[in-house]
Amino acid sequence: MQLSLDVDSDVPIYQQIRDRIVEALAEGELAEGSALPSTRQLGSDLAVNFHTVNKAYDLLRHEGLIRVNRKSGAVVRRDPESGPPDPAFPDEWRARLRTLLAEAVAQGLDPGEVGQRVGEVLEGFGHEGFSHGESGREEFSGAGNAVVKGGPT
Amino acid sequence: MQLSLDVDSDVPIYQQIRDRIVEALAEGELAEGSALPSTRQLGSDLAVNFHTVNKAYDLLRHEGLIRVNRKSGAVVRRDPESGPPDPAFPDEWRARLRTLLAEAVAQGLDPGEVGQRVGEVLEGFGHEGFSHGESGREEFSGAGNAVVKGGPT
DNA sequence: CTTCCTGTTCTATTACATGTATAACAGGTA
DNA sequence: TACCTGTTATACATGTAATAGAACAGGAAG
Repeated sequence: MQLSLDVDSDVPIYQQIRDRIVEALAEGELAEGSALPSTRQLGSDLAVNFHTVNKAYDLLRHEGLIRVNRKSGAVVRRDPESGPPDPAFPDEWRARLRTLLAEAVAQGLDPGEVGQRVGEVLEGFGHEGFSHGESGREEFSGAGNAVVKGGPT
Repeated sequence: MQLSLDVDSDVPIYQQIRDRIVEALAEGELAEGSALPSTRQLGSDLAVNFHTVNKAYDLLRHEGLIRVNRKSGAVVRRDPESGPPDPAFPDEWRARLRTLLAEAVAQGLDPGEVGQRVGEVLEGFGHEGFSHGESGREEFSGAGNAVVKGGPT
């Protein structure tokens, strides 16, 4: 697993961390039950403050994608006790999808080509994604497999 | 044309304005040559400062989607003199698409259903979008057809 | 020419977001 | 006991968002 950050991006660091983990979930790279590194550990690997990582984990928890406790750290799992999935999610998601697709069309990309690109990405997520895990606990990120792009210029 | 804002959103106002206009472009609701309202006019309609609208127009101009001059105000058009389209756009766009799709899959939406939703949105943009305009100048927004959601609580 | 509306630029202020930092506390593990 | 975990609180520096007022330049219309 490669967790890459771009320090020069306008996207906040905690958002990038959250995004990369969500993508790993969709890819099936992080199966249900997989352990995530501790906030301090990941912060150390990425050379960012552990509060920043904590903020990313907070996002994921509020989205119902991970479960966190002191005993076992952060674990990939939809927590049954964190309430039902947000019922407003589909509509909000669709609105964001609409904006993103409009951007591509406005920039001149052919609608057909756009559809094709979507298909390619969905193929990568395929049918092995999330909630089909075997509850095996693979390591998500040990020491030294973090990559940071950009940096001091 | 309905330009709706959500003041309670975490999305900045200038970004919302930019997003709505991009969507109108993709829909073909704003054809090439269409006049956009002046920053002061639109700011007045939306009850926001004209600097905020100006920021949205700045974004659109840097994206090459509109052309602005003192004579005719803001006009929908890819300005030939504002340089070629950003060559990095397709890759950056694909990265954002990947994140957005991953979010849906991680939340449990079926990949097939996701693909279907994408198709629906693209249908709406269809083949009438952008750069097929007749250079006719329709009014984009007159007085009173702006809608603001949310507000003081 | 004068008046009006346009975009553009400059400065300033208030409020919030971001990221880092230090410290302390609670709970499970070795 | 010692260690590592998550959690919370506070503080600080920096940047962004949004508003506001003022001024200037250029085209349009009287």
